[in-house]
Amino acid sequence: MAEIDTASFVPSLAIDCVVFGFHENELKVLLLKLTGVDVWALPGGFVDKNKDLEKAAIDTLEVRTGLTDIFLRQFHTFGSIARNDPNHPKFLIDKGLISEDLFDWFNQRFVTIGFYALVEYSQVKEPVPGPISEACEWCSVNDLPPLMLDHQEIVEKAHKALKRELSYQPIGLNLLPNQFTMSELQALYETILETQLDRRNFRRKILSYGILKDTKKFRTGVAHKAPALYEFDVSAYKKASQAGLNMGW
Amino acid sequence: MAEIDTASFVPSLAIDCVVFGFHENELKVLLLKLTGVDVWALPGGFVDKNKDLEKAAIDTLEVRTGLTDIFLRQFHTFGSIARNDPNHPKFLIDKGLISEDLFDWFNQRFVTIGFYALVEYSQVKEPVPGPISEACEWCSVNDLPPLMLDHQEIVEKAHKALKRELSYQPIGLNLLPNQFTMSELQALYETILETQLDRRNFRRKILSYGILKDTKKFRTGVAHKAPALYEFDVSAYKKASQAGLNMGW
DNA sequence: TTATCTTAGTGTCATAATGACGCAAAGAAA
DNA sequence: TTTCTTTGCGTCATTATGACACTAAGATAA
Repeated sequence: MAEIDTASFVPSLAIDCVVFGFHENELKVLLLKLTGVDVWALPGGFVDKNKDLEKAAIDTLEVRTGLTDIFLRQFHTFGSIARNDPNHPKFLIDKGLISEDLFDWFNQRFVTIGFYALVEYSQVKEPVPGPISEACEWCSVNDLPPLMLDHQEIVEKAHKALKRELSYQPIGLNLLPNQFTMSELQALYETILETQLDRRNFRRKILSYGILKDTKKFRTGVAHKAPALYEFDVSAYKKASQAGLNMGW
Repeated sequence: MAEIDTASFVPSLAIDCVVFGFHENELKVLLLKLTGVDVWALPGGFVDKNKDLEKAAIDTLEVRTGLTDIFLRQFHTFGSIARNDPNHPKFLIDKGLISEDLFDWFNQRFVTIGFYALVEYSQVKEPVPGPISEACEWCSVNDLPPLMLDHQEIVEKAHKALKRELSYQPIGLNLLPNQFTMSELQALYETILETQLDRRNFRRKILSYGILKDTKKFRTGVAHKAPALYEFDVSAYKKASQAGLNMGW
């Protein structure tokens, strides 16, 4: 059962992180399974009184994934009064997840600041559960388990934000391994955008951005023709990120 | 001096609104001048315990502008610990803006949720100051007076968000009067984007979106050739807003 | 009254970007 | 050796974009 020192936290405020990973052509999010019940939650937490919001999110992510230096972006703050289910604190206590004297703390109205993070799936060796959870796993965004409170909505909004981001920013540096094939990059785009793209046109367009470096190496040991391996030209990538890609005006 | 019932507010939490208007080819924001000092602030406030964040922003705007039904968008939440100037509450008390017993409330760490609003300048007849301000005025974003705390940064971030919005959404419905000329619409775009656009190419592109209706009327009594008056085709405009305009993929 | 000046409206043209799709080469599997 | 699938390269028609010329309308100046 979780014992936390609520006095050190900013009241009413929480953060939630939607951690995206990409594996087997699926967009995944990291979720925590609450101990003893089939309810899942986003990694997140309260905000220490003398900690920046960003830092609170970064620290949460480090604990769960072991990763530092993660791509992180604040995308929305969720503050509807409806999101505070009055039965929630009772539920947590009944299930033995928190002690009874935390009732008041959990019974507050919380406003949560949503961040999304992009991480390289394979880099996260063993996601670690928290004090009130028994598992931390990757789940496909298209097949989410039952989520706590409004966490489903938070995931959806994060995905939407990511989609939008994609249309004027290069994406991939934080989601793919160092070297990758053109097909893998395309699959990432298709997965995030939930649409199909023409293979040849995709190649042409992405190459035109000048953010890819041909490594002159090939992926071996795979079926069919060995595809070329690319990596991102980090400085060009960052420059393109700054400038924005498809600005309309 | 402001007397407020802090017990009814969510602690640690505030909202700030960047209200954009467009007048004389300038992008303006609505600011409040604190009584007795040359320090200005964004309209904003605390969040009532049983009020949605959006509603808090809407209510703030109604009080200041008299307008209901305003275009409003949450764009960022500001929560750095650095934004809390420990001298600020003392400053407010010294200047006689708030009573001494509010020191503790104002001395909290505040996280503020930033909204920007788009309003039609001429619709705001007489902006009304609040309890701690003696004036409420439109100021050009390019020539802002000294602002309280990090409000300058908030305005800048809002402008940036608006700029970005412009590149994949139609804008104007909420900023221009019902009928307007092509030049006025272009001036709005140029002002927000801080760039010059070719007159003829702008016309072609904006017309291609199919969101404008030719009213068959002309602006009279102006120098030179009488320009045609347009209005937005609201349903087409909303459809375009939904769909997004210049998605890259 | 006529010439001049400025803004509005329309059109042109070269170039770039996009969408649709053909074809051959490289491997792995049959 | 043949078949099958994926990769890499290219074509072509259409559309979008940037640069800019020309004419019309109306106010002002000569």
